[in-house]
Amino acid sequence: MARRTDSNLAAPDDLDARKATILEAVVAEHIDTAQPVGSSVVAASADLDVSSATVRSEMVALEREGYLAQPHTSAGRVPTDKGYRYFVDHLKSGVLGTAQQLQVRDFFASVRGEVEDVLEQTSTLLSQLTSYTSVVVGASHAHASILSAQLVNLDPRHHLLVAVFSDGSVIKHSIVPTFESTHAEVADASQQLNALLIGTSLESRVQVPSRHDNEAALVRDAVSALHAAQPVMDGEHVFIGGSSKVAEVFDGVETVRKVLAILEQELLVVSLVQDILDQGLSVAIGSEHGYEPLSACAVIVAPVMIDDAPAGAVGLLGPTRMKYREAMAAAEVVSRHLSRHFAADDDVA
Amino acid sequence: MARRTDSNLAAPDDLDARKATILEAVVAEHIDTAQPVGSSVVAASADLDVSSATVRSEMVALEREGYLAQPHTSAGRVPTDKGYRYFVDHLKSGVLGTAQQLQVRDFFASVRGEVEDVLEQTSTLLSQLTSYTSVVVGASHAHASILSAQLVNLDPRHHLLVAVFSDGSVIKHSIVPTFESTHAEVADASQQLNALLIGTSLESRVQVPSRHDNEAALVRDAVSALHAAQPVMDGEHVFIGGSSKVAEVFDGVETVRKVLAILEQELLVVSLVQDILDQGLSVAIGSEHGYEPLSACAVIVAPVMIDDAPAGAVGLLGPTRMKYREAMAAAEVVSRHLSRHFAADDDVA
DNA sequence: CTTGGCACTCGGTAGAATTGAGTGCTAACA
DNA sequence: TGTTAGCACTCAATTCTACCGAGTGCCAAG
Repeated sequence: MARRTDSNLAAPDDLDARKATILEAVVAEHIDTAQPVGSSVVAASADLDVSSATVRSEMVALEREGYLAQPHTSAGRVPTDKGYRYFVDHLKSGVLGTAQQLQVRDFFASVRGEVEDVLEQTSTLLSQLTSYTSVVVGASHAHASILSAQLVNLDPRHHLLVAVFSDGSVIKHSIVPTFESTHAEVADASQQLNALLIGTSLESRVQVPSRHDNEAALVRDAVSALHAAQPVMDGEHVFIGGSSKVAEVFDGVETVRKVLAILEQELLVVSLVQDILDQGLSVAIGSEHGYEPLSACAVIVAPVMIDDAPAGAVGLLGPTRMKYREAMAAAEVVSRHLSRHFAADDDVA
Repeated sequence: MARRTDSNLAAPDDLDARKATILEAVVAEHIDTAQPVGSSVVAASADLDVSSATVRSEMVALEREGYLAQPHTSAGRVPTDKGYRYFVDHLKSGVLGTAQQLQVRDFFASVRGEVEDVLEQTSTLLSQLTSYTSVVVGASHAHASILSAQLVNLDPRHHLLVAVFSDGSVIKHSIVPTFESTHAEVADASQQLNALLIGTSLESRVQVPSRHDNEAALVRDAVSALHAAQPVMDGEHVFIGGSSKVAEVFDGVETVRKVLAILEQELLVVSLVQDILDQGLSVAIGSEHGYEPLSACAVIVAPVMIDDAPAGAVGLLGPTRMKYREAMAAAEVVSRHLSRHFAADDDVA
């Protein structure tokens, strides 16, 4: 529903230094203990030299303003989504541990193979780095132009349309016309098709032959099959790594189930990531992304740019109390490596 | 480790009628209550007219022989893996509920698209039918012969090998030679390649040209890339449906995590299914399949045959106390439909 | 061989008591 | 006016106790 807590706009950063310190201390502490945090530990931990009583009175203010919440009267405070939001907005960006930096470097130095394989393995890497579930979304192929299109004769009644795109993607689509065709007819149609489609993209309409012979019919079938394939080209390339982490990182079977159920719907995951990017965010916390079943989650995204054009994204999904600094650093580093890896001046090693 | 409890071979079916009835009652009851079952409910439920005391004494025998176990002294009995094994071995095959039969029929009547799409959707179907996690393994493409092979010029230093197989599968592999090539050279190499590879399979070695010109080098690169792709062809086609069911159906976060971790490794899942089929089993219970992390699971498999040749399998993964009859029926029906769907005399509707 | 009877076991539940982390408030202090 | 020590209060969590009862194993009689 609501995209962003709107009071944010009205009075951004309306926290004085001490409140900020306290809030950050609470969030940090809660992130690594998973427990409500009390005034005394904050008074001790943060470098403010005040008593717990002072902290306490600040906390009631923070609670009144919606940054903190109390599970019950005699418990410590827990950050709200708004609290987390403040925390990440004021997070000085961290760096990856050297061991992990090395792991990323090694990975990208040695990774080989088709784009899909690289992306898949990247998602595994990212999830290992962070122990959160990772998402890697490939670029949309919609704008790529066709370099080659051919019709292959499987048997008299089954043909396969294979199209190769300028970005190196390949799609296939089976064509089952109502009539039989000879080898020669198919080969002929294949040639016509190739001539017709080369240089076009999936978005452009092409002029199909209107003749009534078999070849023309084949060509028409093929072209419409191809354009029907467009949604496939947009959807098919999301890779999810470490879904088992969901069971480690969330508590409550019900939450685990809900999150897994979302992850199963890959299209939905793609649009989730896209939505967050469109909002210009790099982190979506709790209900900010509007997907109710993920209200216990935070999602970190980092766009992948190839030659300054958007070309997909990497993401991490964890509980709202995730380790933002490390996770954001990991996502950024990996996305940067990925961008470089696919940049025009390609791999040398 | 041990494939099958070996006492099975020594004395198969060594249970008299009454023991069998009791064992079956215990298993059935435990399957739908998830509780240890006591002698009295067995005495009441089964159609044997004996007192609970008698049942009790039979139960100690069944426990001594390893079919049942007792969580603790004053609790009812729970089936062991061996108990479940007996149960499924003596299960008269069930039939699907009519609603579900209809669902399957409708599904296969309306499903369209490429093989991969059909398999993927089938895995979703299977998991919806049973509320267990499903696995659909596609056929190995290793024996298919090549109908077409071409080299497409992406840019002077990057080419894409695209091969189409007789079973309708397509693979691509990028070729990055150390030298630049002109459009014409690539087209030429593509022709040579096509001539060279048509009719061969991935298993057969082909004679590559030994000349030293660019075209020959391209052809050599392409051929070796193709043969390197063989493992890909074997692995890449497993579809897992309803992994979120894992969180519904197992209790204990740890179990959920372990099972999900296994499911992430798709190659492992393929060999699991293959192993079970190789043992000639249709169900593997607990430790029978030798995958320790899955010792709390039962796996049901049903082979898919296309024109009497093995062509993949469908499977279901649930807790050992799963609803075997229904799940086995679902797996069988779906595998049968799938077989028919891909049979040579193809879809008419 | 079966069965009713019986003592016994032991996990689960319910209630009461206790603990203690943490709060909010207030009065005094700088 | 902001800060703090002190204190009463709250309430989840823990511990303890008692007890219940489902279920067993055993035995002696049918």
